Parts: sequence; structure tokens; C-alpha cells
Amino acid sequence: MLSKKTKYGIKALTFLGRQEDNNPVAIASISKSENISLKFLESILLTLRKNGILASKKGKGGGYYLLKLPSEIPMTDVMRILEGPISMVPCVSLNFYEKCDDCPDENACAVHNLMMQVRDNTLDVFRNTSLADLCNC
Amino acid sequence: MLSKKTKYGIKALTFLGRQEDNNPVAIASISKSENISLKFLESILLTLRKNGILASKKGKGGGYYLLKLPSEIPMTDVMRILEGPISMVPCVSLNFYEKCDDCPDENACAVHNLMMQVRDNTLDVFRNTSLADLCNC
DNA sequence: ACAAACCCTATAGATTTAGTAGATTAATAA
DNA sequence: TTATTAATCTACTAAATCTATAGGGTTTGT
Repeated sequence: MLSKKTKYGIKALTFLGRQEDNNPVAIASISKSENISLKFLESILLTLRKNGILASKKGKGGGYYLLKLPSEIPMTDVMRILEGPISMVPCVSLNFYEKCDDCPDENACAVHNLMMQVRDNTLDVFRNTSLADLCNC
Repeated sequence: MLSKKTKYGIKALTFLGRQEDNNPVAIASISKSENISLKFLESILLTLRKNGILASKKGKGGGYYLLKLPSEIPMTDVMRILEGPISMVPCVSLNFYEKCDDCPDENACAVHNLMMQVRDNTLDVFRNTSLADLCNC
């Protein structure tokens, strides 16, 4: 299941991507528009900023804005930052690999081989989708 | 992330599917072979039985066995029983649909549309894979 | 009698989803 | 220059839910 953190994060990014200019938008403004708990959204935007997706401006007239063009933000990046690994098991993860302790041989593991396929398909979707694609729908 | 419940369940099913005959196999036997906590496995096999995948026999020589041929058990069924919905958000789920309370219009929701694609791809994998496929690897 | 599944309860730990309180920074008005 | 206000930032807390077991007793078939 997708966490609300990720869901809200994507919605916030889409909201920012749909702005005409790229001026800072206050958290409260996004929070109201997208029905997201303000303080929760605050922490989500913070992690997006720390990971190079967003930038922020403090003080009056401040807020968050995109660091790149929506077309230059692939959903793989967003998903990995917010949700973590894209694969359903660590033993097939590209960026978060971890060996299973209960599994003597990965290549003989039914779960491993099945989840490889799922990962490949899911990865294809995220790789071929940028934030810009989400903004136009 | 795939829960251990699902992972163990698939491993147990694969183990059963690889048996030459379809005689009952004791939980303890599966537990040892696949390195799965006995009591946890117990509850997993129980839900698989209640959902028509497995049958059981009590007493001496008893255990669990498959109700159908491995080739007749699609992974969609297994996943839905053990893991629940295949989609990452309830609002794109076929079998576990639920409306989002924060979302006024599903068709305009970026998350919704993205997750539809992911669901379709994942579903394809599970639909085209039966337990028999997992047993041969 | 024994061996096996069955069933019920509890629980420690992790994760998720926030809420609360206050500090810091920057623009603006007096 | 100073005060005010609007905003982000930081840290702590907390409720709720989920996960992965563990324990113990019951029932049923051989």
C-alpha cells in the first residue's frame, strides 16, 4: 500500500507543477487546496527539499517551489525518496538491496523470481512518467 | 513491501507444489525446509485453507495439501488472499475498491492515474503466472 | 495414546500519521 | 531602525495500526 506520505507528496508536487510561474507557494496554500494536514505536509515537503526536488524560501512571501522543470523530474526519483524501494522485496531491489536471511539460494527462490518481474514492470511505469505527465491530467 | 506472511505463504505453496504426490505434508516439515516460524506458518496455512487454496487432514499422517493442480492456481488469487489488494491505492483497486476522502475527482487525480498504470502492469504479471511457474525455478 | 491440525489470546516492536510547541528567518510597515 | 507578521524549520510526543511471532489449550483422526 502506498503511504499517505507518498500520496500527499505527489499531490503537492503536482500542485506546484501546475502553477503558471515558479514562485514560492506557502505550505498552507497547498494544504488547503489538496486537503492535506498542514504539519504532515510540512515534513513531507522538507524531505523533498532535502532530496533536491524542491527549494524553499523563508519569511513573508516565502514557500516552496520546484528546483527543476516538471518534465525533468522522473517519478522513480519521487517514489524512492518518499516511499523507499520500488521493489516489493529487498532481495530484488536495485537501490536498497538486502539479502534474505531465510533464503539459501536467491536464484532458486520462487518469490525472488516473481518479484523481479513485478519490479521490472513497475519500474518501467515510473521511468516513463515524469511529474509533467502527472500535471496534465 | 511484501509482508513476510505473503512471502512465507508463497514459499510454502511452492514447496507443496513441488511434492511428487499430493499427500498431506505436516506444517513442521514445511517450517523446517523453508525456515519459517512454525506458529506463524500455521496461521498462514489456515487462511490459505479457508480461502480454498489448501485442504488439510488432521491426525497422524495429516498435514496440508493443494486443492488444485499448481497450474490451476493463478498468483492473483494467492496475492489477494495473503497480501490483500494488488493496487497500491484503494481507489484503483478492482476487488477492494474504496473512495479517497481527500479527493474530489478521481479522474483528475495524478496519483490515481499513475497507480492505474502500475496496477495494470502488476496484474499482468500475476495473471500470467501460476503456482506451477513458480515451482519450476 | 498419539500426532496432527485447529483456535484463541497476547505482545513486543515497528511504522504510519499525525499533533504540539517553539525557534528561526525574512519581508514589510511604522 | 524597530516592530510586526508571515513563513519555514526543528524537535518532541502520541495514538493507531500492522507485523511477526509465542503460548497454550482443543479437537479430530489413526
